[in-house]
Amino acid sequence: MPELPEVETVRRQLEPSLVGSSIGRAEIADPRLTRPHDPVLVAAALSGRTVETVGRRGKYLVVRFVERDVLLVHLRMTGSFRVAPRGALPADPHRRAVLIMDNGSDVAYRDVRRFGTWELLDADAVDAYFAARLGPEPLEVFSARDLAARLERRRAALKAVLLDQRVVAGLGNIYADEALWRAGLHPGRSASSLDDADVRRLHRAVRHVLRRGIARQGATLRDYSSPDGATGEMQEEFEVYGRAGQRCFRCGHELERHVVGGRGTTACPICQPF
DNA sequence: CTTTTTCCCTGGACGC
DNA sequence: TGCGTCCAGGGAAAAA
Repeated sequence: MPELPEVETVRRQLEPSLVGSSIGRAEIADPRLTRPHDPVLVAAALSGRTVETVGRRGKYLVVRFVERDVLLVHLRMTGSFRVAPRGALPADPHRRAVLIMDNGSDVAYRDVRRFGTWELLDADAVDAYFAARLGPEPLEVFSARDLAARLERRRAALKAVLLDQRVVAGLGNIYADEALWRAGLHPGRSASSLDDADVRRLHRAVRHVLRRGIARQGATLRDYSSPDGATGEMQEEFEVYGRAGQRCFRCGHELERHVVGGRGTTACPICQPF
């Protein structure tokens, strides 16, 4: 499940094979991948475009073309890229699209569960698109005071609020659990119940786990892998995610599994009191 | 407005 | 071996 650190890792690895290069031809194998749901139209629109930048906003990859169109890619659960010299990639029944680049590379997109999306927008529409969906970038302009203001008016479970991309962009199930453990906060607590010290710890924890994730090139589990086929190593640093029933690294108590906001959640009942 | 629920989608794990 | 069932979960959309 690519979250901010995984998407940032993908962005960094796609950058050299895309920026400054042109798409010779685009093949869209799955009509559901694109918005609009018209593979012929989108493939035609992408063909001939020259990539200006490959950015990231929250969990979105933002491919800006010189021609002023923007391709927003969201990997959702199982989306991934592979880059290789033309024709070198093995056949893949889950390949949903390929960009055949003029520089000799194939940029193939794979998505087993087909939740991922490729959305082609006019450059002018991008700001409004993100403004409607995403809160601040947690590693850029994002203060503890800002987080406090966003949490205090939400009575829902803290973890559910952290997963709301309008509160802060880029957290998913893994890094939310990791940040809550690090901050010593129970995932089920009401977001509005945090005091200033709680929020400060949470703010630091969120930024810390995301930075660590990027430094470790993301986590590799199940369906995620990076464009060069290499694997991130953040999963080796998980304190709670996937560790229900095992011992807390801080206090040694058994970690418990809950369901919060409809998501599997692991927390320490001692270190994260309700 | 906020919150909750349903849906999308597939493969792997599990019980019988 | 082969079923049926459950689970993983981000985000859109509908319902409450």
